[in-house]
Amino acid sequence: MQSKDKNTEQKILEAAKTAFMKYGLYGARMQDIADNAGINKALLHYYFRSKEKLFDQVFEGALSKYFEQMLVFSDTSLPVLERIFKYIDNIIDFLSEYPQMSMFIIKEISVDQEMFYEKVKMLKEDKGIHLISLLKEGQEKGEISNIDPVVFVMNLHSLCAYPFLASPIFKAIISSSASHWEDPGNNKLKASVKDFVAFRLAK
Amino acid sequence: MQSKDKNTEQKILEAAKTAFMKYGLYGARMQDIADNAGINKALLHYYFRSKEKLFDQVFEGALSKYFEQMLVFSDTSLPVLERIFKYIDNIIDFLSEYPQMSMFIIKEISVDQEMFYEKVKMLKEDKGIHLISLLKEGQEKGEISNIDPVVFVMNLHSLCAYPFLASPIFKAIISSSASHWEDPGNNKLKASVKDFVAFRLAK
DNA sequence: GTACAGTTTAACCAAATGGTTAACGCAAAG
DNA sequence: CTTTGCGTTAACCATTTGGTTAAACTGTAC
Repeated sequence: MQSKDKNTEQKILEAAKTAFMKYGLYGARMQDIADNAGINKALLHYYFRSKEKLFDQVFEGALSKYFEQMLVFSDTSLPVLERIFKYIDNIIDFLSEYPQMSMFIIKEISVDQEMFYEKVKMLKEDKGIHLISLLKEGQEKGEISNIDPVVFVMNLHSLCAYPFLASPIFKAIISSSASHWEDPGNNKLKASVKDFVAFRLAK
Repeated sequence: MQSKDKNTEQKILEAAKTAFMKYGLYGARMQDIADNAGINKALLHYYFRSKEKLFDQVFEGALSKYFEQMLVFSDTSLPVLERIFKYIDNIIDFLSEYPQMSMFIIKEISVDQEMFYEKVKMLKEDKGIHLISLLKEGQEKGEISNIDPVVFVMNLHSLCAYPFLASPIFKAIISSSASHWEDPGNNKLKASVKDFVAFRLAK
């Protein structure tokens, strides 16, 4: 029985993730989720009381995984630049596995900001990771240049995340420019981001 | 009468834009749009036959405005680098005015890619703008370095567009890092993008 | 004023939606 | 064998949804 529970709950979460990622909280349909999980609609409400509750679980899971990628920042055995390089690999591999993740998170935040503020606060206190403080620290130690940390963090995440967000656009635009685009393992992308970081943080 | 028509139609399009940008095609509600336009719901169907048709109009308008920003590329009186700098100013000013634009376009594309492919083809043939070909041209003339144009275009758009997409995230993260962020006129952002471009395209 | 066109509305409809209920199945416990 | 309790389902419900209809309104041309 226990195994059956887990299976059903997992199947629901899986189907819910797919649906919510694609259509968002309002756009996703409970019937769709039930169908894709291969179960009755009433079971959704048996396991998760309401659409909102189900959504919350999916969203929190996504956000949490996203934040997990930042654990490298706490690895004090590495110099700051190395940690950032590792983070770039992590985050790009992660987004490559869940390409709709950024979209999903951003989309839902734009609909309901309040919810997000609370959850970020929770997760950050939990994991205690701050790239910005890390940069300031590196600057004090003289390991990196004196750029504006906030602008840098923004640029860095832009370079990593946007290609996955906008991949449908790029596919269309590039194919219509008679160019083509292949980047197995996202190595070109990783290299170009690291190149940028090295350039910006060089003393 | 003519003016009244225009007014109503305009009010509807305005309200529809707001609703669709925030909730997407499926999430947006016709009643909401009617309310916000200050009219009866039936009028929506009088002016635009269906929800899809109304959405199409909004989406095409958005996409078209987006593409208009690329007209600088065709200004042969300027060297390639100058055109790109101007484009950066244009696109950032534009996104600053319509911060939900990228989100909206990307969101809907991820739901229905087919539709997008056709519309991009239409608009591009119409305006005939290709940054990638421009870069190749500049490389042949020896004006810019020999970077991979596709990677460069991706990086460039990442740096410009993502900050607006992710601004809710940044606000939350930055405020919880005891940092703060002000960038009137987006001048810091523009400067950092241009800095990146200059670095990448320098021979 | 009357006829006529385009514009606007209230009332309505069928379908879809999130959610509930009561009953059934079925394994484990007594 | 019966009871108990969780997992599951079909049938159902109230509300919301996009969409329609027929009548009312409004300004213009005759």
